[in-house]
Amino acid sequence: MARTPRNTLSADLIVRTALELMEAKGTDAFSLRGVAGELGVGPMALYTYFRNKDDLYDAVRDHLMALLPAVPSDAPWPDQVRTVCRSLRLLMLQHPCLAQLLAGRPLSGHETARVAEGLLGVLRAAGFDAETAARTHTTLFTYVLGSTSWEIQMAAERRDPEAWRRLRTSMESLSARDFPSVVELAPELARTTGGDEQFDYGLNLLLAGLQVRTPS
Amino acid sequence: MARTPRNTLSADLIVRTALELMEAKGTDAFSLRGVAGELGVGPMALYTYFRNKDDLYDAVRDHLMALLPAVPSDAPWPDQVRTVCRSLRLLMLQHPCLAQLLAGRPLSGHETARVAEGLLGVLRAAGFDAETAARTHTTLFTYVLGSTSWEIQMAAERRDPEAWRRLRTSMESLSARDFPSVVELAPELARTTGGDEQFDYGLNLLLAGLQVRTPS
DNA sequence: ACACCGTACTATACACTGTACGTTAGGAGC
DNA sequence: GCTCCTAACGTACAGTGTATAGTACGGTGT
Repeated sequence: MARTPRNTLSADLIVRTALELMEAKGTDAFSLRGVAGELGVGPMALYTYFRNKDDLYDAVRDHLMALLPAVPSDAPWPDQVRTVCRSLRLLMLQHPCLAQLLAGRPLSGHETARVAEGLLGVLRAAGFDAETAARTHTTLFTYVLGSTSWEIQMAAERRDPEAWRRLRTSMESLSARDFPSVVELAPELARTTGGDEQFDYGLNLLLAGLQVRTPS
Repeated sequence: MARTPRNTLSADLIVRTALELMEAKGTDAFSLRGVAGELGVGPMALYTYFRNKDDLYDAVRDHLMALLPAVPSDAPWPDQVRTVCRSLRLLMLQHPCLAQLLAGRPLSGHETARVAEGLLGVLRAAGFDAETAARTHTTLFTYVLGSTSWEIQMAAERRDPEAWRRLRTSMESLSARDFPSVVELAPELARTTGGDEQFDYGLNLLLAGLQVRTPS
């Protein structure tokens, strides 16, 4: 029987091809059978390296997290925070599947911890007490996650002409009497959704609020 | 042939039983065949009322959005904003499936527009220009979405003893040398994740940053 | 009263999914 | 050369969403 030679697989190889498939065909179209086929291997071969699909998801997430650069050490802390948040957003934009990988699963894995360490270290060094540092970390993280996921979602919607058309007509069917602000600001909302400016706007709000309570 | 009498179904009835199933068995375990079975009807019967599964998702989302209370009109605008954000979070906590329904699909539907209208109206009335109002709306919305989704996700994780145990041991396996801040703040992070206080902390940061640039 | 037609629902089928189970063959160590 | 371990196999199952075609019922026009 034409059996593939042994030890051609490895956890890392599986993770890399899984990532390729997710980015090529979209996170939803990803399947274990797909990556197994790509590797010229039966679906069950993957279970030697991963306990189940979620386990593979976690591995891919950690693989992507490893790409995040380290925090620059020679800058005022607000700039450091900005850099961390921006690079996480950038990574999510470059790998849209990361949004779903981060949203649907808890955080675990060394690379994920490394990212948390960077941000927490900056906040502690800035002089925030334990509780404030923890709360700020969670706030910043969820802001980046939420706003970037939304941005990716909207961008995907815009690329699908059918969905985009339906969204437009749904918007235009709104009565200007019942929804004056939405109708008035619809162009503005469409124009400002996504993009560096929108992201930085919210990030700056958070940082401005944070600097008010800066420990001396 | 024992055929169910006609017109026993309706879009609204389907939406309500779909919602029931989502909340009873979890959003992931939800299936068209499940709700069809619950209604004593073949799976394809649903396609008379909804074009596909996503269409049904949208309808459920709008159904839930209708439960949001109106914005109180007699309060300073920061309090109004706080109220809107808090009630959206509360609704998401009461109906955990809403998080996934909001994250994965674009916004459309009258009830969803109503919510946007409330927040945008408050911001316009407070004197913000069009661009700032639009940007602020997006920022607040994505913050609420991101932080509450995260909260729900973590709460679900905590209820699954197996996943929770693995998360703990994964945390404890981190070297205090490589991840000093994470290790030090782990209890603080676990303690402060979720809850009204954490949500309000981030919301207050945003509002504080916003009030700095309040138009006199 | 009766034929008709649109529509609400059914039946069947297809191409998938993740994964449990039992089997087999390749390489390492004796 | 033999044994053992395990990586990869094949098969099977219980699901999924939905395309397609068929069927019976309710309301309408004559």
